[in-house]
Amino acid sequence: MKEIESTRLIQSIAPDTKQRILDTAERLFMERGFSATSLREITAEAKVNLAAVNYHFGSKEALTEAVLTRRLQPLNELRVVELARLSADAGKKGVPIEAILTAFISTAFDLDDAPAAGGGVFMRLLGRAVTEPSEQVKNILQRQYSAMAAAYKLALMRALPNLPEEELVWRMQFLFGAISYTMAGANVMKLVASCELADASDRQAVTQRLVAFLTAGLKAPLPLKAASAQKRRSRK
Amino acid sequence: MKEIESTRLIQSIAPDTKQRILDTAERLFMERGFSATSLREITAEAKVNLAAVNYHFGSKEALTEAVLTRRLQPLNELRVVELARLSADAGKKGVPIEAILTAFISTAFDLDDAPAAGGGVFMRLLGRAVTEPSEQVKNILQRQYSAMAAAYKLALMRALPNLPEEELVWRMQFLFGAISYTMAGANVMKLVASCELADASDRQAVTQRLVAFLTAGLKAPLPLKAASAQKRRSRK
DNA sequence: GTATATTTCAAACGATCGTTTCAATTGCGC
DNA sequence: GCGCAATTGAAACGATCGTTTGAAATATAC
Repeated sequence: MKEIESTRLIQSIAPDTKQRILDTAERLFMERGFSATSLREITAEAKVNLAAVNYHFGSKEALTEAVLTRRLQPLNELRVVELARLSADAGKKGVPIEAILTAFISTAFDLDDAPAAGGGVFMRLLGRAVTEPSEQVKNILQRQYSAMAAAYKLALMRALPNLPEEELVWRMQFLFGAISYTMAGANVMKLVASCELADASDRQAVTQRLVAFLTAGLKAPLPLKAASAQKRRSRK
Repeated sequence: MKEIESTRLIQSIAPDTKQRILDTAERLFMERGFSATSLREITAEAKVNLAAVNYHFGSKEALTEAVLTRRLQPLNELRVVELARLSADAGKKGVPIEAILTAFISTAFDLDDAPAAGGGVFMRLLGRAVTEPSEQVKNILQRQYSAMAAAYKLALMRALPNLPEEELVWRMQFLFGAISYTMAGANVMKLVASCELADASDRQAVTQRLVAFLTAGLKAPLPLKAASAQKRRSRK
């Protein structure tokens, strides 16, 4: 066991085994899901020996965690930093909703644009991972999202002082859903005739569309609570 | 091969093999995902012989399709019928956005409330299936969603005459994401301190919250297109 | 250059996968 | 009741799974 950082200098010639495994696993996990991807497929495509996964990572579970945290941890840390920077700039006025959402979304797209990030693979993987049933994946995501979500919740509470906390949490749930689903590229609308979402690669345009939609949703008037007292309508 | 409908009359005593397989597979697919659930687990929990799956359905793939279409096809047909009914009632004025969204969402919750539907299992399965990487699952969902999505797109176009079609399609994408994510019960917010979304079982309240959020999103002013001409900002 | 530690490799492990086989059992028409 | 089709049952099929092993190859330290 070691961790030679000097190899980074010559990685352009032949990326080391560990990185090739991570990159290939990331792509295959995205294409086929975690449990449907075998270590034999990963090692074959990465052109490394089958045993290399267990040697470098210990198990398939540990590889899964490494793939997820490698990019998610820096991403969420950057998100918190960006939000803190916005807060400092805004001073006492608080950060506008649009700026908060733009920071959250564009950090993800920026990471995805980085050439070292495999070109748009990770965000699609992440969008799918959020609905993964596996307990292991859920635990990883909870650990990775916790602090970041709390920071954004606080910022949104300041930007929406009249919105009850419970309602805000629900709306953040909807917000995460819309963003995750979009990042996953799960285009339910893709097949609806006459529209192709052809400009899905224009991240700035997608970000603007998302921000406009979600800002309006966050600012929406409260739903009527009148029916909440009576027992919910039983369908007939 | 046959299809004896009379067995339905005595199913309360011992539901037949096919139904037990479907119900158990639905639940296990929801809990663990499609590829992570084995036929041995399904048949063991359903208390039927291992070979029964291949006898009644032909293959695991066919079982997967049967589980998905059994409830999704009636659901989406009902969604279209409800929308048509709303359209007829509304006459030339067109159906309000809130009514369109409520029809879409509450039909799903109603199906989920039906005791025969396994008590809230299917919608969680469906919410996860929409991000499933498997080509087979994607094809099934596309087939099942196509007509319904087109009908709702048409209704929303009438309700939002000033919204460009391309923008509407994007917003429907966000809308599907928020709803699917919520139905999947993937509570990213669950762990954020001091809030538990404790009333997640109150479907009417959730529906109202979703409708309020999504209606505002659909009505949002158009994002500025000014930046669309220049090349998108490269991060630094 | 030799010794030591790290990494790669081919091969095999036991377990489990979806599927098939074929005999035993059941249910229904006559 | 008998005869036949539908269904269930136990067992096994070959394939593939994640993991382990121990030797060969490579890199590092002295």
